[in-house]
Amino acid sequence: MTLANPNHVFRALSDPTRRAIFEELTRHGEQTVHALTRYAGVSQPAVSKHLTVLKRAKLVRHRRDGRETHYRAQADALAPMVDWLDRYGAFWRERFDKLEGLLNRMEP
Amino acid sequence: MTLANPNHVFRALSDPTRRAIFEELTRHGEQTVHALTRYAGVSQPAVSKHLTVLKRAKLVRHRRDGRETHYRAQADALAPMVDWLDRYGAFWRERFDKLEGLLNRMEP
DNA sequence: ACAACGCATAACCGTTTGGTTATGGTTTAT
DNA sequence: ATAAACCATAACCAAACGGTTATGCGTTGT
Repeated sequence: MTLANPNHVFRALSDPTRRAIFEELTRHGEQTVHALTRYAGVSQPAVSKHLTVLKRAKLVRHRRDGRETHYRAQADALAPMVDWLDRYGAFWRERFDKLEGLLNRMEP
Repeated sequence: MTLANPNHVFRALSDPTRRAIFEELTRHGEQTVHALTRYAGVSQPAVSKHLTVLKRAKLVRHRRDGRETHYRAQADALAPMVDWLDRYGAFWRERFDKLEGLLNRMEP
């Protein structure tokens, strides 16, 4: 899996509508643009553009099926953000390091 | 500690210059606006404005000392972002839950 | 065949953003 | 006392953003 530009990931998730779309896809799985439009509360073209931004960040993948396009969340594309938090979120890093140490000792 | 609006946190960290400032403060501790300006590669007013945005997200705190203002990173303000990742980063949550389970069993 | 649907793209628009230079207020140094 | 330093704010600007309506192309239903 090719890592997306961290910039794209942070940028994509800075918009609440885009986060809502990603959250919806995470909670309820693959959905069409039509379904997402009903959910998002903005026009269909707006949703399409948001999906383009999420695509650039590799946060969603799509699958064409006839006239429909199904989108699904690609959670592991969050890796750059997790990495960043791991490096710069001190309290978090501490907590995580402790846990990771444990895991490594138990699953070598 | 009052939690900042998640929107403000995501928004603040969506800009690479702002992330760089926050990273610098995390790595090398408290610094004046002057020092940050030399580091950031943009004008001093630009840095001041970035610091205002970071302040709004509670990601930095400041301390006046004569004519200088010292800023420092406030890493626990990243909590809303960590929470979000915990909820919507599936692979991550899974990994973390496993680790947390271990920790709880070992440190009750 | 043809009407309707699903989606992406184009064209457009007001607002926000990230940058600049200019200015002014407070504090320090000479 | 005066000059210089530090910082925030104001004023300004081009570009990016998030939204809209209009359009067009492929697909499906009748």
